[in-house]
Amino acid sequence: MDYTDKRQVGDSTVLGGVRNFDLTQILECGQCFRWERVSEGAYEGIAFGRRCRVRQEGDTLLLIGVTEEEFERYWRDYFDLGTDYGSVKELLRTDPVMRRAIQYAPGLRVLRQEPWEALCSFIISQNNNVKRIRGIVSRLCAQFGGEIRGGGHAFPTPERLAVLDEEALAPLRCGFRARYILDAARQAACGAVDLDALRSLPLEEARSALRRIRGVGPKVAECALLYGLGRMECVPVDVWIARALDTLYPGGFPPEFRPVAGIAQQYLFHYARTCPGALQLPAAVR
DNA sequence: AACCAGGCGCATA
DNA sequence: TATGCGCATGGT
Repeated sequence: MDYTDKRQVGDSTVLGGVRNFDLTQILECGQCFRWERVSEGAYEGIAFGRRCRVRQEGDTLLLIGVTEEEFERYWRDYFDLGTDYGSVKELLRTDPVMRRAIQYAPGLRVLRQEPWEALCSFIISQNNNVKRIRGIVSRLCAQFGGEIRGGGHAFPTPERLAVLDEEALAPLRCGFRARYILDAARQAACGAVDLDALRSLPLEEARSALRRIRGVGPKVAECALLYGLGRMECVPVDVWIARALDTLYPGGFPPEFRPVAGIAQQYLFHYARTCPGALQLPAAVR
């Protein structure tokens, strides 16, 4: 567990002794698309049809407008605060490359997002950039998501999207991805793909179930599993990870990474993408 | 004005 | 199994 104490103050929850946690690293590393920075170290976002304002001050984390009950029900798991990232990092740091990637962003964590939102968001992400992904997701929610308390919109349900057609999605300007979104929504809505059931399905079965959705290939399926279904052993291989594996792990990740390989992937992705020269490391450091 | 962006489907060999 | 191409859109 990565905090030592918790109390409710007014309508907010305050965590103390927070470790291995940096809001900016977590929310701006390209794993989620609905959080906005409202000031230094403070973000606002929506998940589970609820709004959350969160601010970090050192090892204190304030969840504003979140009761203790809501924290326990939703946000503790969302931020994966029950996991001790200290021991995850200890395992990964036995590797010299991973040691650097972790040192670069020691407060990074993999969020446990809602399955449908993760699947849909990463369908949108293909051959796209983060800024435009955020724009499309934002329009998707504003157009079709239910209004929530305190303003803003929930992520639209599969059922809501399943009854639409490509023309209705035109305002999103998501291009060729419109039909993919619709197929995913329809399959999720009718139960052809039971997203919640994928949490406990054997990995290969979960993968093949997701791949039956048009527009869901190996990478998007892996994203849905890692970010949406809490399968931390899953490794989405995008262009950055492919390059990083090529130069830094030509033989693939060490086998001992396996249970948390998806977390290793996240450290490496962020490092490779945002640290200049990360991929030109001389072979000597390995 | 080409090229790129957290890929994928499809055709071809 | 393995490549190569087109794909909507918007930013350099």
